[in-house]
Amino acid sequence: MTLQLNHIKKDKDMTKDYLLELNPEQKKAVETTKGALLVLAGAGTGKTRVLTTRIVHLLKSGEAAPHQIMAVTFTNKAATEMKERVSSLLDGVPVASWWVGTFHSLSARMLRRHADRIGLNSNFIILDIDDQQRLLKQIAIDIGIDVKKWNPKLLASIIDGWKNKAKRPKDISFDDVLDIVDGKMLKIYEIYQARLKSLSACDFGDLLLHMIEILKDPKNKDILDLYHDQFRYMLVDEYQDTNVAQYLWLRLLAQKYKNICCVGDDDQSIYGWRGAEINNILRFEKDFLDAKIIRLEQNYRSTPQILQAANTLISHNNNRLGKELWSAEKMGEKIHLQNVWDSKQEAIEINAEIKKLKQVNLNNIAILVRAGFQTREFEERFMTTNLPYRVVGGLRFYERAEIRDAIAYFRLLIQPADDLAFERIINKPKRGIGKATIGNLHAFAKENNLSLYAASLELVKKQALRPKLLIKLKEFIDNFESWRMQMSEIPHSELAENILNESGYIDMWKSDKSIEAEGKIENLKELVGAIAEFENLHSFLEHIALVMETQKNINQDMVTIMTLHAAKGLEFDYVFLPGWEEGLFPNQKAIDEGGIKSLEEERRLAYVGLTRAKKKAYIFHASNRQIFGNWTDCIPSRFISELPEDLVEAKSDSGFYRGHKSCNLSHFDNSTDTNRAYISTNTVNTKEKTGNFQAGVRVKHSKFGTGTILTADGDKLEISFDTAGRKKIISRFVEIIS
DNA sequence: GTACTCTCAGTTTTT
DNA sequence: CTGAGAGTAC
Repeated sequence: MTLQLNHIKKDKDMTKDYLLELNPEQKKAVETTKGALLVLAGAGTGKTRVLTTRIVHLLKSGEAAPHQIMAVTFTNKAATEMKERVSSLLDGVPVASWWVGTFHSLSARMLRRHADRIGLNSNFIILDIDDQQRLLKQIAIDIGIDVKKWNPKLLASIIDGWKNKAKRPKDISFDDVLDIVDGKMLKIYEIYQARLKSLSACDFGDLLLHMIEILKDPKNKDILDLYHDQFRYMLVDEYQDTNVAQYLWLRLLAQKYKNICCVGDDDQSIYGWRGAEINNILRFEKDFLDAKIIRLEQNYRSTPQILQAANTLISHNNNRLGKELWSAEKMGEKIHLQNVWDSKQEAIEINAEIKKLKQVNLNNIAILVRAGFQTREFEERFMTTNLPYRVVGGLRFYERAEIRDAIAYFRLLIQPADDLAFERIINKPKRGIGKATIGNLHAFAKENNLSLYAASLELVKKQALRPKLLIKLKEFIDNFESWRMQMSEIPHSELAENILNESGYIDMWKSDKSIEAEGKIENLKELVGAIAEFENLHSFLEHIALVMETQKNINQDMVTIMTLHAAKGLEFDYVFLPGWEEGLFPNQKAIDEGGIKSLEEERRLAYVGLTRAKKKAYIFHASNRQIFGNWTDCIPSRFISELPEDLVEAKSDSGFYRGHKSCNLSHFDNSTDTNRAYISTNTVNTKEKTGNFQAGVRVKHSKFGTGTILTADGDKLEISFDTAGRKKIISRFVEIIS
């Protein structure tokens, strides 16, 4: 194969990406090291591009053909980008057959080939969280578990946790199940796995676990040999976020040639809750004995200000391998820190700051939030001001109810044994088949060891139902039989359209007069359009199970709103970080569950957020936030006080925000027409308690009040608060002015 | 079996 | 505050 390096795009950035980020020695190591290589590299040092460099070298030198390289990325999007980048650097590489993808998508691809070795139908469906939880709920109810106390979500997370650790039911020890779910958790797990098998289904964890099981079994040595022989080089991105199951999977496949190159940054490990094992990095040297380790500490992304702020922040973590990033980039602006009244104002202020960045392409601006619900406020604001935006993650296209319903129709068509799909759509649109009938169907199916679909077929044939019901059920079955006939005859997108029309599903939404109905019909049209881009319904369903994202409006200039987790690996010129408040970020629930370990993970998340910014980072914290409809006071995040003060430019609405000091309004009395507010200093975020002092302030009796008070120490305090008709004590964040 | 009302729990983060 | 699930009346 002759592949030429001079096919590098002339694009300046691309050249930079490829050449500048490694010094010659490192570049040589990355390109030519045989055996295990671990690249420990900080944010913005070009980790992902290390992988690209290596792949390009392997292909260019002819050391490996495309299909002999496996590259594992963290997201499917990253996989697509990697393919695009490599093929733009090298002409004539057939991208389609590449083994580039996430652990799950790669493993699914293998499992389809070898499912028969563990008695699994190779057409297995991949369950989404929704299916998984519904199934678990059924099981829990069946064996008499109080689903209110042990909700399916919790059950699912326990099973996921086990699967992340590569524990199958037989690997669960007594200690693991002590005290959880009335001691019945293991039983649930066992039944769950059995049900999955009878449904010809896998959940996400199974995609890896089944493959591990196959590869480990000496009976299947031929398969292991096959892949050992095929994958001469393996590369893994975001290695710090691999869990035990992924690690075992990787080790099984890499153990022969040990040509494995992992790239990661312990400071960016943010998936501990999903079983990510930082120990995988430490273990690496033990498992691959002469592993070479490269450290990359020069950051090519951010200004020195951003980088130093991030360095200082992360230095508060005790548990880290330790490194200090440096940058040769030119000096930029300080971190912008701003306090706002509430989340509504936060959106208004951020909108205003974005408007100020007139000459900046909106694609270079991002808002990174800690939790999904924070996006709502921004969406509402941007909608009214006509600022184009996209929300990444959040309510995903394929997770919408109408899309899931439609997909259930397709699933049932392809896999009649898919009871979960059957149950989802049997009465959508309404066919007069309710709880009672479904209960009967279940009983009949169980008795005769049939799927719900097969049971219906049988009952219709025997005419063993009430006349009205019989007609409806027959119609349902007949529809499916006729669609199945059409499968080989008409294009699949046309078939999909027929299904939605003939089933009455589209009509159901057309006759719905709610505001959302129109949008749902639009979504369904979009779905049919998306199907057309796939070879067949099978590959479409595989895509949605694993990818879950549609990439629309990708060419339009828009501000990106997403979670910090979703921002991993990305970069933007201007990054807005709202909601830096105790409880939200660091997240209280995380700390409650995981203590100091989780707090450090939250801090890494903050580090990830800051280091996404190339030119400027903006941090916001609100004084008040509505949680479940209740107003709650918010104290600035401790992470704010962990930033170096000289690199932060603080701004408040009043323009008097000084340093990081804050006070709380501890009493508020509006029983008379002039209000009296009592202030106590509680400088939580500077850790220096200056003692309580109280002082009164007179403010106008209005919904929102501001005022200035003179404290006993001679400090002037400016306060603002809302009365909202409340007489009780409210405490509010106030700013110090000197 | 359906349509309506009422109660109550839920907001981390995702392949 | 919202959405799911239970409870109630037809």
